[in-house]
Amino acid sequence: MDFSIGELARRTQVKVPTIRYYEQIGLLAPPPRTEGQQRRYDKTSVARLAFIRHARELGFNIEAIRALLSLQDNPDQSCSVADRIASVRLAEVEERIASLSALRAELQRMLEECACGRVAECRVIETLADNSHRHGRLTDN
Amino acid sequence: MDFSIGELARRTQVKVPTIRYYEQIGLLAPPPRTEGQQRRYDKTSVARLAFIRHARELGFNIEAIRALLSLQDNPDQSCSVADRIASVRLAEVEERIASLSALRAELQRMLEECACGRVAECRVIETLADNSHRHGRLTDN
DNA sequence: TCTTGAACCTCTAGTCACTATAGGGACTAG
DNA sequence: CTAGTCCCTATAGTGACTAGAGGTTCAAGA
Repeated sequence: MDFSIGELARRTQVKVPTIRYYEQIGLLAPPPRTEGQQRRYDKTSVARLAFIRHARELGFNIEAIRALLSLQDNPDQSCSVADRIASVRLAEVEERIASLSALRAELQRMLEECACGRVAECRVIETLADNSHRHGRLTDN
Repeated sequence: MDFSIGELARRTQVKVPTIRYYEQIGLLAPPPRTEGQQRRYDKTSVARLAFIRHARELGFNIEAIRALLSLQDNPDQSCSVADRIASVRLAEVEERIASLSALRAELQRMLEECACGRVAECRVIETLADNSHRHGRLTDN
């Protein structure tokens, strides 16, 4: 009926230290313990952790997940908050794709133009040294 | 002829603490100092820092930049090393775009299907709770 | 019942590439 | 000479984990 942290890890594909970390930062409630202080989980823990994992895979940060979890715990609220969180994330992803596409184009150009001789004529190095380019800074996922 | 760290920052759009950080980790050589221990830079510093900045904007990590800088400093070598570094980066970027495109699709689906009523029927929350999905983990840039 | 060995525990520190803060010293324009 | 801006070092914090040390508990087999 109840099982260890290792078994929870196996069932959710979340690593053991990560589970403990989620508990520490309050994403997961502290579970009951055995007499020897080992954590014991049940099926509801599996569901909650799977929810968190899926949200992380979609790139939601911990604060967003905290908000989504509290919505899940209070199902009578309007879901416009969830909608907004997801929309913000979608916008981030789209921006990120756009900026990475620009990077890809520049990297491809660098590589195509490089005759691959001495570094002295290398387009890769030359392109980097040419300061007429402007991108944004690469930050998050 | 030579100028302060603040002026270097202005000319390269790299923040002052970041310049000091680059010096600390050995990307930039320690420059000469005034009697009062303030750093003085010249035009070659601008070029080198612009190179680094451009490489960072393309998402090369510090170790890759270290390698690219050493190639720039030894222009007689074959540029196949530079080529490989850039190719690896291109592959990373392409993988990243692919994975973000999948995320975008799922986020869009979640949002389209959400009628935006109570959380109880919210597709966003429901989708996250549904553990039949599998993505990779979002890690780097 | 005892023993072995895997799995568990806590705590601390490390990752990456910065960014922020504290507490001071140097430089420059008026 | 003074005001104000810039600069210095050193340390700690960011996000979301991951790794390691050093010790304890549990489950299965003998």
